[in-house]
Formats: sequence, C-alpha cells, structure tokens
Amino acid sequence: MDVSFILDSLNDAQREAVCSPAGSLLVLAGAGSGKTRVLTHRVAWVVQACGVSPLSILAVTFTNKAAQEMRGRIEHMLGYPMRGMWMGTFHSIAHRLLRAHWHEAGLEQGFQILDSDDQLRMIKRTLKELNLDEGYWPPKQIQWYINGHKEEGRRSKHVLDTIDTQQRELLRIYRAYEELCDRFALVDFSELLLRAFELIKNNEPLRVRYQQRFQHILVDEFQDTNAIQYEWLKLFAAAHKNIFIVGDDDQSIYGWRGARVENILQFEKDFPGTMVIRLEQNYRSTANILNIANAVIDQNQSRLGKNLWTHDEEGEPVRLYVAYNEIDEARFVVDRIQSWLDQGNLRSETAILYRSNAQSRVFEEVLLQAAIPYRVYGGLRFFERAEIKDALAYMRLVASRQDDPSFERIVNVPARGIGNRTLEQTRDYARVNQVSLWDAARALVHTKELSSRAISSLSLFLDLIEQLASLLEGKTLADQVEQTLHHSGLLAHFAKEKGEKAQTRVENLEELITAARNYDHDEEDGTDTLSAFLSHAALESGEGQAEEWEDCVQLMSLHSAKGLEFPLVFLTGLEEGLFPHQRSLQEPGRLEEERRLCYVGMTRAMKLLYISYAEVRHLYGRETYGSPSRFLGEIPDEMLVEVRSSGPGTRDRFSFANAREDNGGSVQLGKQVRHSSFGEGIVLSVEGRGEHTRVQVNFESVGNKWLVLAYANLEIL
DNA sequence: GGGTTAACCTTTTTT
DNA sequence: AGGTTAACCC
Repeated sequence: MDVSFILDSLNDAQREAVCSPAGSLLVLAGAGSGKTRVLTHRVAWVVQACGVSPLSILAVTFTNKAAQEMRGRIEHMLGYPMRGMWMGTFHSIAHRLLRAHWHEAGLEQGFQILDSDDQLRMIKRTLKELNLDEGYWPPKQIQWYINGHKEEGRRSKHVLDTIDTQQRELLRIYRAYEELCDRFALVDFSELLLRAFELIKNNEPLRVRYQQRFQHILVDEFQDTNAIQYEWLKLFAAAHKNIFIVGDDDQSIYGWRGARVENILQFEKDFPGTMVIRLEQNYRSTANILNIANAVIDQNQSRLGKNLWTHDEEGEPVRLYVAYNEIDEARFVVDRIQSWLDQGNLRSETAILYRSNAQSRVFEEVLLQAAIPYRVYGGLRFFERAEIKDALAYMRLVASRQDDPSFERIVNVPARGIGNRTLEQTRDYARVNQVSLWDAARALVHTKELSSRAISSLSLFLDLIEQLASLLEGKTLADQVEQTLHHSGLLAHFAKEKGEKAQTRVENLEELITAARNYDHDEEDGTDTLSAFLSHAALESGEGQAEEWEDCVQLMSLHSAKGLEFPLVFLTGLEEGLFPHQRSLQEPGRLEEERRLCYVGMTRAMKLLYISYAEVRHLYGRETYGSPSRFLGEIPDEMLVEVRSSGPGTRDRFSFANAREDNGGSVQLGKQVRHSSFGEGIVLSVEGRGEHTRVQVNFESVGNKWLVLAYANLEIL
C-alpha cells in the first residue's frame, strides 16, 4: 500500500520520528517545529503502514479541543474514521474507564462528576460538618491541599501523620471529604485520575486486558503531565512499551499546578533504550523573532538544550514600544492593528497577549472605541456559567434525588422562600440520619420541626421536582432541557431581571437547548443520554459554545496562547512585578517558568512581533510604577528596535513628551542625583508635569524609589 | 427570610 | 477598580 503521502510533507527529523520502529520514543519538539504534525502523522503511519488497528491506539492530549482537532486531522488524512481509537485527555479517558468498570472501581453506576466549583462547595460542607471555621481554613487552600495529594497519588490514608497540628487537621478534613464524596457517589477531577489508576493497577484482569489492548500509546504536551498522569502512562505502557511522547521542556508553564518537567528526564530512565529525536527547525517565525526568543530562553539554567533555527528570512525587526501608561499602550497596539487591517489583513491574524486577564479591559475599551471586533479568551466557559449550572443541577436532581450538591444549588433558585434557617435544619437532619438532603427534606415536611411557612415552601419544591421528573420522561434531551428551563422557573427568573447580564443569561440558557439538540452520544458505553450529557458538561467546559465565526482580534493570556500562532503578535505589559509576576519571584524555579512563558509568547508570532510595557499602570485601583521587565534586559540591544507611536500624537503621548522637558531639563533620564537620606542614584524615569512631576531613581544604597520632584530636593551631579 | 451595604482580595487554567 | 463574600438591618 502506498503510504508516501504520510511522509512526503515531513522533514528528516519529523520523518524519523513518524516511522521509527516500535519502542519508546521521546520527541523534543521546539515551538513551531511541527509537533502536532508529527503526532497525527505517527498515528496515520502506525495504522496505515504497520496495519495496527485503531482499537489498539491510546492517544492523550492536553485539552478536549486538541483531541478533537487531532482526530479530525488524522481522519482527514486517511479518509476514514478512526473508530475505536481512544483519544482524549487523561480525564476523559479515566472517565471512560470508570463508566465502563464502575463496579470494579467501587463506585455507583450513576456517579456524578464534581467540577472545581462543585468541589469547593463540598469542601465547605465538609468544614461545616467538622465544625471548622472557613475563615481559619480557607476552602480554596483545602482544595489545593486535597488535589495536590491526589495528583501525587496519595489518599488520606497515605499521607504521613505528623505532630504538626495544622497538618493533622488538614488531613482530618481530607479524610472527611473523601467519606462525603464516597457516600454520595461523587468524583472530582483528580479523583477521576486517581481512581482509574488504582482500578487498573489493582485489578489484574483489567490491567492485563488494557495493557494488551493499547499497543501504541501517544502523548502530547508531555511536559505538562503531573505525577499521577505519568504513573498512569507507565502502567498502561508496561506490556508493549510502545510509547511515543512529544514535549518541550522550554514550554512547561504549568509547574504551579503540579506539572512536572522532570518527567521528561525521568522518562529516559524509566524506559531504557528510549530514542530521542529533536525537532529544532521552526516553520513558524522569522529569524528575528526566533533570535529574540532564543536569547531569552537561553538565560534559563535548567534546560535540556535545544536551539531553534529557521530557513525563513530575517523579516521585520522585533519592535519595542515604551508606553506612558496602560491606555497609551493599548492605543499604540490598536493603532498598529488598524494599519495592519488597512493593508488588507485579517483581524483574526492578530493576537494581544498579556500575563494576567485583568489587563484585557483596557484593550477591550480601546478596541471598542475603534470599532474593531475582538474576542477575549479565558474567563468563565459555557458550562461553568452560573445559570447553566443551575439548569443542569435541576436535571441532575431529577436524574438522582440523592445528588446533594445539586439540591443545595437550586433549592432556592429562583427564590422560593427556603432560606438559610430551613436549609440549616435540613442539613442537620441529613447529617444526623445519614441521608441525602432530598430524603431529609421529605422527612422534615412531615414533622413539626419546621415553621408551617417553611414546610409549605419546601414541599412545593419537592413537588416541583417530582412533577418535572414525570414531565421529562420519554422526552428527547433537548426537550428535557427546554421543559426544565420553563418548569423550574429559571428562564422566567432571569428574564425578569434587568440589565445586560440578565439578557446574556437568558441567551445562554437558550443556547443550552441548542447544545442539547446538537449533542450526539453513542450509546455503546451503556449510559443513558441524559447522564452522558451531564458528564459531558462537567468534563468539557464548552469553550467553543455558540462560537460566532466572525473575524476578530484575539485577546488572551500567555497561558491560553500556548499551541497557537498568529502573523501579528503583541506581547504586552513587560514590567517587573507584572511579568515576571511578583508572586513568581518568591518561590524557586518560578522565575524560570515565567521566562518560559515569555518564550512561549514570543514564539507565537509568525511575521511581526511587538513588545511593550507601560511606565505607569493602574493595578488593583492604584497607580503602580514598574521598571521594565528583566526579560527585556536579556535581549541584546541590536535585536530590539524602539518605536514611537505612529499616530498623529495621542494625547497621552503628548503629555509624556512634555513631561520630559517640563522640569527645565534639570532632571533627565540617566542623570546622576543625590538625595539627602538615600544618597546617590541615577534617574530611571520621569513622569507627570509641573508640581506633580515624579521621578524614579535607582539609589546605590536603597535601590529603586519613586519621588515627587517638588519635595525630594534632589541635587543634580 | 431577604435584600443591602461594608470588608476583602486580587496570576496563570484544564479537567 | 471590581467582584465576591460576610455581616447587618428590615
């Protein structure tokens, strides 16, 4: 059979990886070196040239979106569907295993998935049961603690006991949380991984079955795997040891949430004879862009070492814009986007990247003024929105009356007179009698423990759910959603609220009906369509829901930009404290991660890259004065061209220019000055005018200080 | 029980 | 600044 079409478009290194013999293979793939290409072609090769059945392939990706895309590409290449191939995130694969073997995993058939929001609620409830104060035991930190342990493969019984009372208490909370989840058949995200791991590890027949089945395992974004995920891979690959991993240590940017770059190093030890292939030819960026990115990443000590190169031309120089403040920065960016568009280019070809999501606001405002359509990534995704979660909670409760998190969520949404007092009593009853909230409520309406008012509200709610249940029977999924929205009163509730937000909420709810209508579920795993849809909603946050196919400018954080590319990129906010972020300077290793983030940002650019920073920035409602990011200092001067705003002089730019001359030229950038108490220093920047003029001085003794010129009494040397 | 104001806390994100 | 949560009054 002719398989040359799989190899034709590849370079030597790519081809070597794609048709390497079975065994363990590590592909160190630099940014833009065709990583996805290698993975998809490898699958195609294994199937088409080696005659391996898709059934024997397990491919793991970082996001659901990546999995979908990759599957699509393979099917497009081969021209037939990859039926039976397992391709998805670690979580979706774990979920699949647990649904198929719920009994062996010690679960109930209808187990529900807790997303992080639900998990937080469960933790709060655990704290309440233990009579602990949320102020002293922040639920967020408990969540961090529990997930941290689970992701390292440790249950509460594995955590070593200490004499530290704080630690012991945390452990007690962890244990109580586990019990609560078990009691109500709830599985959080890290539990999916841990439980599926234990299932395969401890159940011999299943282990043998899956180890035999998955003859070829492929992993994308390996640098982002955590401990339990890596253990997973080792377990599944144990029989055939055919494992093909692709990763880039220089793009490891999720260390803060447990990802281990070290897994890459460990891999070669755990799989002796691993073949390592480096993909160093970059097909994305111009030489100028690549040089700058290389210069920055080269500052990192802990690297496996890799040098990206390109055949591409030098291209335009990378440009730096020093903005007066964040508004000036945004105006500059939008101005450049405008001229990009004037040259007949697309809006969707440009991206504005920033370190933290809060920075998007100013860009949005300026883009809005300029009437340029844009899209902001990040923030709440579709299935995470409150109104959507409310609607799903109704459906969950209908599906299982024992679902306490759902009960709590919607018992009084929309408000129906069931307040904290009543709820508290219901919770107490449930705790004492070890029953679900639903059963507790049913019991309570027949006692005299509640006020008559509370009893009537509560029974009205119970009836509502029962009615809804019979109403939904036998209906299609979309009809079920629609009925739920109307009958629960949710739609009416949000419709009568005023404001833009309420409008979007109603639209979102309507979109949920569409999502249900479009949801197609293959019945092969034995679950009914409703519960499959509910799991889908928890597992897949619905990034692209109701995506409008409009050509727009892309705004996103550096983290969400990973894996993407754009002809024109703006890397903004390069200020010490913001990027690298303040919080990254405390912990060891975090600074290098910030630098990798910078590298990721730069390597997103194909043709043009602009870097900018603001001298003054409004942050947390205050004016902050940051010095230029250290990453800028790591770029050789000749690689970076400083530019001025090209527009007909924005107002802010003008005042900035004035400010520099306004103090009679006495205090200027670079001047040596002396302060009565701080001693000698050099002027780093000047800002404001007249009596408001402020200067930033780097003093030999105390470092950088901002001073009001009028009071500082600086002596010019 | 429900609506209203005062303190609080700010990275990054997927599942 | 902005958004959320906790205390507070009707």
